[in-house]
Amino acid sequence: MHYWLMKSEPAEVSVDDALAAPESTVPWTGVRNYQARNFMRDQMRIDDGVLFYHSSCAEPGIVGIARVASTPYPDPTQFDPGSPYHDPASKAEAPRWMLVDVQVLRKTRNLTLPELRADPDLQDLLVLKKGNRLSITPVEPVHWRRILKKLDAGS
DNA sequence: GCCAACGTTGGC
DNA sequence: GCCAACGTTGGC
Repeated sequence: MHYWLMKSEPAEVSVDDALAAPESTVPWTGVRNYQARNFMRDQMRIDDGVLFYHSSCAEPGIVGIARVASTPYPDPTQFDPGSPYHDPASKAEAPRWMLVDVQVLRKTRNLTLPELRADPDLQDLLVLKKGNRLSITPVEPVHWRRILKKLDAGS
């Protein structure tokens, strides 16, 4: 069992968009970074915990609790010439980009980035590290528990 | 819109 | 394999 933080731009796929999808489940399309891909391809398991994070928006923060809902499979957008995520170098017989489905279990209040930064117990949370740009980062169990506790206490 | 940080590309 | 140039991320 692993835990993850996954960034999404709400202008693309917000937590509300995900909740409105069938089964509250969305394919995590568009990841074009090898490290992030490797997490999905090699390390994620069904039922892993996911913190749904809004980035590149007015109030970045954790906005929902989700789970990994599929095994890895090829990101269909890499083969779609009409998609901004189209990768002409990726071949169907050897797909370069893999993804998993993510199912939102519940929306939370927005546990904002400043609030996360202000918590001494979360200093080592990877998403808070300077210069971090990875869209998917592993979350330590102790951080996961701390964050869930804050969400339960503070809403 | 700015810019720091970082990943990728490509010439050599 | 080095590294400068370039592109992207993402907070502010």
